[in-house]
Amino acid sequence: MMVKINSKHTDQIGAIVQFHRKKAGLSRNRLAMIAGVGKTVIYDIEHGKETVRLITLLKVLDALNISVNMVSPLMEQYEATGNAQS
Amino acid sequence: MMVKINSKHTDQIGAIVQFHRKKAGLSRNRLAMIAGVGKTVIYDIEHGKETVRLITLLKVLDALNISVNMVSPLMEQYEATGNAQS
DNA sequence: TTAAATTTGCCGCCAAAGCAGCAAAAAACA
DNA sequence: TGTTTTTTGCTGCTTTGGCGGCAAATTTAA
Repeated sequence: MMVKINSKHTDQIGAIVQFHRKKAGLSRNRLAMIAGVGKTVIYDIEHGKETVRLITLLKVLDALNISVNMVSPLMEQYEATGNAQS
Repeated sequence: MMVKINSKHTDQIGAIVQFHRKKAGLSRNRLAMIAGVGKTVIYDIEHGKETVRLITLLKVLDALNISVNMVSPLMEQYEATGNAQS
């Protein structure tokens, strides 16, 4: 199961983060500490802030065990060019 | 085919963007205009800048027809809570 | 109930993201 | 070849994201 994100549909990110945080039984402070970011950013993300930094969001998603995938029709061709990835 | 991104593996984003841009026959200026961002940011992304804003990266990925998916074991449960998505 | 502890919400300051602009490099055309 | 056009690389400036800190709200425990 997965949720698609694009520049016109970022609104779900906040709800997804909050859902996962609650399920993990974490407060924003705790999650912020685990992710290594400030607590304000958790609040901001959950309130739909689109201007968070990529690395900041990824740290939070990592802490919540949410993975991010990039998909495209040309991606197979891209990988054939010899760009390693786990 | 897809590429996983997390806070410790952001290095591929730059290469992916450049590959797709070149395949589309676009210069950085053109891509920047299409995506509605500054050209400097395209340069930055292709050089592995992790601190770009989420919305900025998503605009660029949109312009290149690259989709971003969020996946987790709890995502099915999340979607069952009634959060619409296309 | 009241008190203590935790969590949430938000404000002001500082560091830095993103922009325009320009020079160097590369590509296209003569 | 030289000339024009396009693209790239980078810098300085302006705007703003993210931080700590604190008050309000909520939760937990007496």
